[in-house]
Amino acid sequence: MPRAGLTAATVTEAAAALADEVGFSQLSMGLLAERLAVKTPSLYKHVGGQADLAHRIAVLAATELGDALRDATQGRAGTDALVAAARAMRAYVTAHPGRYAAGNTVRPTGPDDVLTPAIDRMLGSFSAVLRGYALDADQEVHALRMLRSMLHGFAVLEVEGGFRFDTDVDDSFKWMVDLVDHGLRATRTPLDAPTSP
Amino acid sequence: MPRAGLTAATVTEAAAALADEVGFSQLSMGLLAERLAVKTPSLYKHVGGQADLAHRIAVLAATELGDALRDATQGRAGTDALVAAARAMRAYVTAHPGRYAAGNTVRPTGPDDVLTPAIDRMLGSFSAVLRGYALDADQEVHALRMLRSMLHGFAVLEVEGGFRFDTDVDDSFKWMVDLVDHGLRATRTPLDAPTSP
DNA sequence: CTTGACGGCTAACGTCATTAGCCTTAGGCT
DNA sequence: AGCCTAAGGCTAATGACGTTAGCCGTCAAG
Repeated sequence: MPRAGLTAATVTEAAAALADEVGFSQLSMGLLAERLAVKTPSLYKHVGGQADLAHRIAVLAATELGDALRDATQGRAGTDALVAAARAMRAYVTAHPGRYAAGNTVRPTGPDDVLTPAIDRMLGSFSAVLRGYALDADQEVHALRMLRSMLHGFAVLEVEGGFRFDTDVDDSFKWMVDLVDHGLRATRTPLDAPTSP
Repeated sequence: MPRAGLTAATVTEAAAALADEVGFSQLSMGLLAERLAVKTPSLYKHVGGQADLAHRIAVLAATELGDALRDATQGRAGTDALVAAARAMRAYVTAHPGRYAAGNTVRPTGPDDVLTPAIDRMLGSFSAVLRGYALDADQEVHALRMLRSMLHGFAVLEVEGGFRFDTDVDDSFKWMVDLVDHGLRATRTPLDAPTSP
C-alpha cells in the first residue's frame, strides 16, 4: 500500500479547508482523516492531537490574515488604508470562517509560542493604518482595540448569521467604517469637547 | 431515595451558572449532573439533550441581557443611555461569559422559536438608545449593527483574553463608546462629506 | 542490497452523549 | 387511609470520538 505523503503542513491545510466548509466546531479527526484518504490514527504521526491541530490552524489563520492586511494596506494611507484593511479583514473571515474561528478558541500557550508573533504581525497592520490618523500615543491602543473589536464583532456576527434584517450588510459595513474614519479624524484634535459646541 | 426536585428551569439555571464558571465549551452533561447531585441520564427527563440545553441557556442569556439593557437605559436618553447600555452589556458578558457564549453558538431553529423574540427585545433596547440620536430611518439598522458589532466584539475579545497590552481596558472601553457617541452625533446631519472639507 | 526511520494500519481503551427499560416516589382521587 | 398513575430517579448498554500501543510495509540513504 503506497503512502499518502502527508506532512504537518498538508494536514493543517486540509483541516483548515475542512473547517471552512463544515464549521470549526464540526471538525473532527475522523472527518479529516476521511478527507485525506487515511485512517484516523495516522494523523497522530503528523499532529499532536486536536488541540495541537487547532493551534496550528490558528497560526495559519493569523499568518494569512496578517498577509492579507499587509497586502491590502500596502501603499495606502489614511482613509484608503482603513477601508482597505477593513475590507480585507471582512473578506478573509467570510472566505475562511473555520480558520478564523479556530483562532478565537486558541490562546498562546507560553512566551515562545509562534502564535504570538503571528498575532502581533496582524495587529501591526492595524496599528500601521491608525498611524495615518496621527493619534496621541496614549490613544493608539484604545483605537486599536476599538478597530479590532468592531471588525471582529461585525465579521463574527455576519458569518454566524446574526444579522437578520434585510438591509444590505455591505452597506452597513461601509457605513460603520465611514463612522470610524470620521471619528478617528475628529480625534486628531483632542476629543474632550463634552456634548455640544 | 428522595427526589432531587429538578425542573427544566433549575437545570437550565444550573447549567448556565456552571458554564459561567468553567466556560461554555467545557460544559458537559456529566459535570452538570454531578453539580446537581444526580446521575447523567436523569437530566434527560428535563431537557432534550445538549443542543436543547444550549438553546435554553441562550434564551436565558438573551432574556437576562435584554432585562439588563432595559433597566440600564430606563429614564436615560442620548449619551447617557448609550453609555449605560454599553456598560450594562459589558458587565453582563463579563459576569456571565458562559451564558453569553451559549447565545453565540445557537441560532433560532424556526419561525416560532422563543429565542427570536428574546433577541428582538435585546436589540430593541439598542434601537431605543439609537432613537435618541435622531438618525435617518435608513441609517438606523446600520447604526444598530455597528453598535452591536462593537460591543459584541469588545466583550468577546476581553473575556477571551484577547487584549494583551497593559493599557487599562476600562479606559479603552470608555474611549470607544465616546468615539461612537461623537460619531452618531455627527451623523445627525448627513455624513456624506467624503474626505476633506 | 541492506537498513532503519518514517508513516501507514489494526486493535483497544476511556470519555461522553444518548437511549431503553426498571422501579420508586409522591401527590391526587376515591 | 389507601391506591394508582405519571413523573423522576437509577442502572445498563450503545455508539461516536479522541487517543495510545504496537505491528508492518515503504523508501531513501549508504
